[in-house]
Amino acid sequence: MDKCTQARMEAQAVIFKALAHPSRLFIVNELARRERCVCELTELIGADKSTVSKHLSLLKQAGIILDEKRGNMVFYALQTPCVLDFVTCVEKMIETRIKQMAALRK
Amino acid sequence: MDKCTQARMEAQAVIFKALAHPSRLFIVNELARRERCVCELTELIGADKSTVSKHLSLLKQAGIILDEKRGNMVFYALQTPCVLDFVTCVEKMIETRIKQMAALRK
DNA sequence: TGGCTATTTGGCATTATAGCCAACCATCTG
DNA sequence: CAGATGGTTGGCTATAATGCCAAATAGCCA
Repeated sequence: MDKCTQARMEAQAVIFKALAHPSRLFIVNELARRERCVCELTELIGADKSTVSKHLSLLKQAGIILDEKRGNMVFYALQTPCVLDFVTCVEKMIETRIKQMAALRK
Repeated sequence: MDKCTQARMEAQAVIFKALAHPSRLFIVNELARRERCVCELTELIGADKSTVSKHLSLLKQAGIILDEKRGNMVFYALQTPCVLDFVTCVEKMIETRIKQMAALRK
């Protein structure tokens, strides 16, 4: 693999890594509905707020979400709504796999 | 987050985790062109064959690729070509981000 | 200013991932 | 069957990711 390809693959991997966690996928799903502050997401996820904050920071760094401070709260929203397309695609993949597995058991 | 949602997020995360590695993304890209045996992929990636074999095994478990043994070689191919859709999408996201960063520097 | 709330950061322990080597298994060929 | 080739698996070490707590920061309001 040449250096250029390597760099491209690494850049892509950053996005996938950012999405490769249940809580972060949940955040993306929630933000798809509407923006949310950290406290709401923390409540929904049920983890420590520092943990949620770090998840958000990671998603932000990957360019998937953006933040906006209003008062003493920080609101997060989707930056690139096209991520939803592949969340949808992944859902389909999972369904297909479940069906395949069911078919194999017969 | 309720149990059902948690389970769905975890299932999705499996797919993203599988793609969250430069070599595995490279493999997906290569297999998008045509099927490949392990030896070819090993050659292209330039890692130990055991390493490549493990990457392939992970992608297979995630349902992204499938394998077929022919003679003493094993050929891998994409199982769910729709992954390409989001690889394309990710490419776009990266370009957008690069442009944004460039704009910010002005 | 002082206290309160919302969020981020640092630090640390736990766990998961990556990648190499060596050993093993399967298949082909002489 | 022996040897060669292609792949997988086990084991190990190094590195990265996760998640909690505690401490720090920022903005509100009295």
